Amino acid sequence: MANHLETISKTVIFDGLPEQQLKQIESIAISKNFAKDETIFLEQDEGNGFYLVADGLVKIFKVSPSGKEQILHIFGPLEPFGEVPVFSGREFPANAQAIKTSRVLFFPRPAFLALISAHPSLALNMLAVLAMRLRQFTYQIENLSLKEVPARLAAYLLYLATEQEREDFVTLDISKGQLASLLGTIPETLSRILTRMHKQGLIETRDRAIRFLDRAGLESLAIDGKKNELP
Amino acid sequence: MANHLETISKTVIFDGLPEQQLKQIESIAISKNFAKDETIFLEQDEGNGFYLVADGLVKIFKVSPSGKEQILHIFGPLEPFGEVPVFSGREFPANAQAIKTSRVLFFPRPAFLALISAHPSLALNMLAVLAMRLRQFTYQIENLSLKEVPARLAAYLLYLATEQEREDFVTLDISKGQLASLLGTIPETLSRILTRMHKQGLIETRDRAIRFLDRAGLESLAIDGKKNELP
DNA sequence: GAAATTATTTGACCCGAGTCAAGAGAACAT
DNA sequence: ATGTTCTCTTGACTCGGGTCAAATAATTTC
Repeated sequence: MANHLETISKTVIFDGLPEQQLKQIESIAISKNFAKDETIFLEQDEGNGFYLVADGLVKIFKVSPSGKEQILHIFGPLEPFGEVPVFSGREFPANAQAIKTSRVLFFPRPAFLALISAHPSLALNMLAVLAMRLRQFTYQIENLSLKEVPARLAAYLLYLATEQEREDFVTLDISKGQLASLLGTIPETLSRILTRMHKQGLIETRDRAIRFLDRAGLESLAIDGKKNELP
Repeated sequence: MANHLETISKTVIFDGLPEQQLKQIESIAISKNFAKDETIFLEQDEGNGFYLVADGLVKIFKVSPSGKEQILHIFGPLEPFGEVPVFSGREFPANAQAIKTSRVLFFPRPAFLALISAHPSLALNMLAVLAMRLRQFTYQIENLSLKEVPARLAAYLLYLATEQEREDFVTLDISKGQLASLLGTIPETLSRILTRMHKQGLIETRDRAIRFLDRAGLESLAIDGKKNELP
């Protein structure tokens, strides 16, 4: 992903635009590099533009006063982030940090808004992106509030399998500590639950590789949320 | 709020549009009435349009298999809802139900999309609405994951006070059961916490009226999230 | 306005998951 | 390879908050 134009042209936001306009978009993009663990922005920062991952991996997260972290999103290549302040004004609602060495493209707000006025289909693309985000947050709130950690983990593993187009085997792309934070728990709890799921014959793990031994079991665990049910 | 045109003209989505276009918008709106507790849509329903509350109160919520409910939003007059499927396709991500007798305006997707093409500023208004929603979900996830119920309640009460433009007195506009569901807990727990907060000298309650006896205490409770901290 | 339904509160109990502490591996640097 | 650091795992313990059950208050219905 060395070429900016190529990255831009493959991104949902800029989908369907003629080459002429893609070049125009490229001209307003600013490429920035971030080392692993480097902060991209903080939640109190004024958001005067949004970003697009060109290469690497970026997490969007909140931190409690006591230091517990909740990851909201993890974005990889071609995914935009930090759009909220572009349209609602004010600061970023959360923090962004590179979890791998990353290269991102930055689109300054004024130039991007001008582009939107010139090319209204950009607005519809962006609306689709924000709507998808809302849908995803809806699931996340449902998971946090209505499901227990094992169910959230099962749902995530099944999602990862879809993502990786595998039937019964996934490879975590993030550390278990980060996965805990994404699931709204802590590493100790995640570790214990992985052990328990192994003992229950659901999965088999070796480092970041996880094999599903009982996909149906995982699916019902993911859906049930809590193990009550049935009269 | 008897007049549709008046409702439409006051809504953020249609803000800044000339009367001519507002009338055009009114012409595509369909008014619907819902009794208290009546379902407006379910999360599996295909979303072929979005809604605007003209009068009443509507909740957007998820339900777990075991029946626990999590409210995502409560919308009153002039607030739009159900926009996600308009832009991302597919079904509604959550359920909508009237919690008071309500009148809502429905905007069919095709007609609305046509309007957007004709008036691009509509798209920017809608982007602002969705961005604000994302921001709000961010807070909700932070609250659910990183704060305990007392902190969530304190934050909500302070928010309500701002909303109602009162310094140290609020009136709940929803039942305590619904409030529990909004805060991601159950009525029993909410009840106990209200009692505890009273014993701690933070608040005084009588039915749906709540007086703040120690606003500073509420504020630090709302921010701290958990009562750890301090070296 | 009395019965009936619904909302709220309180008590006893339990369990999921967090905290604290310690070890075991794995990765990295020198 | 060897110490250093970071990640992951395991144990013992605690606690927030959910479940179940029952009493009380508030609202609605006829």
